[in-house]
Amino acid sequence: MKSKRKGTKHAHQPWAEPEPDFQLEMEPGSSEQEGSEVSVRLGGRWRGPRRDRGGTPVGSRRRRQHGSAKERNVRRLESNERERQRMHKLNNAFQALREAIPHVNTDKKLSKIETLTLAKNYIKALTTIILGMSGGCLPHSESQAQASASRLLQCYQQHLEDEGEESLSEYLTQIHNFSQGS
DNA sequence: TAGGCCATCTGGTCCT
DNA sequence: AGGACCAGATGGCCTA
Repeated sequence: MKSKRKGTKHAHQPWAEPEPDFQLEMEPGSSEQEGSEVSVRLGGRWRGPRRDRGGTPVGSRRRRQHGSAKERNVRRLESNERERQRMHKLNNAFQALREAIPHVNTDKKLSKIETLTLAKNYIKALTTIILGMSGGCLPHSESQAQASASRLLQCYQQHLEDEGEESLSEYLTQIHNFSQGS
């Protein structure tokens, strides 16, 4: 695997430079990111301008630096490695997802955003097919859609309990082949 | 050469 | 306290 390490970036290691025990953070309003305050809600958690539990913007307080520069250096390298491993796992999951969804242009690798979008559409298509095969009408309203979705989930879980995961994927493959053929 | 995509580093919060 | 998770920044690679 080719390495994509950044030479210049790697050379810059602020955590490796000698620092006093207390580092004075930037004054509020002096941040380079000022003006880019966008709050997002992800998984029930607000992601936005960083604040502590008391609501104080984190940029406006002093942060305690633990250990010597050498110790911080080691901790930083360790957490960089963990982060790399985490991203590798995430990429493996993306690869597995790519292989799970059918797409036309197989010589071009799907980007991450394309993978997610296609997967979403694929799930929707399968849901439609399954609902159609089970004799149910397609939902017209939001509540009907929710009812159908929960019914589908129940069937899915029941099938998992009864037959196991392998059998279910085989079942879905058959459905997919059936829909391709028709 | 600009723009899209990506890997990596970094420093913050959250969770166990 | 330490690891997981997250988002911003940065720079390399590739393609139109």
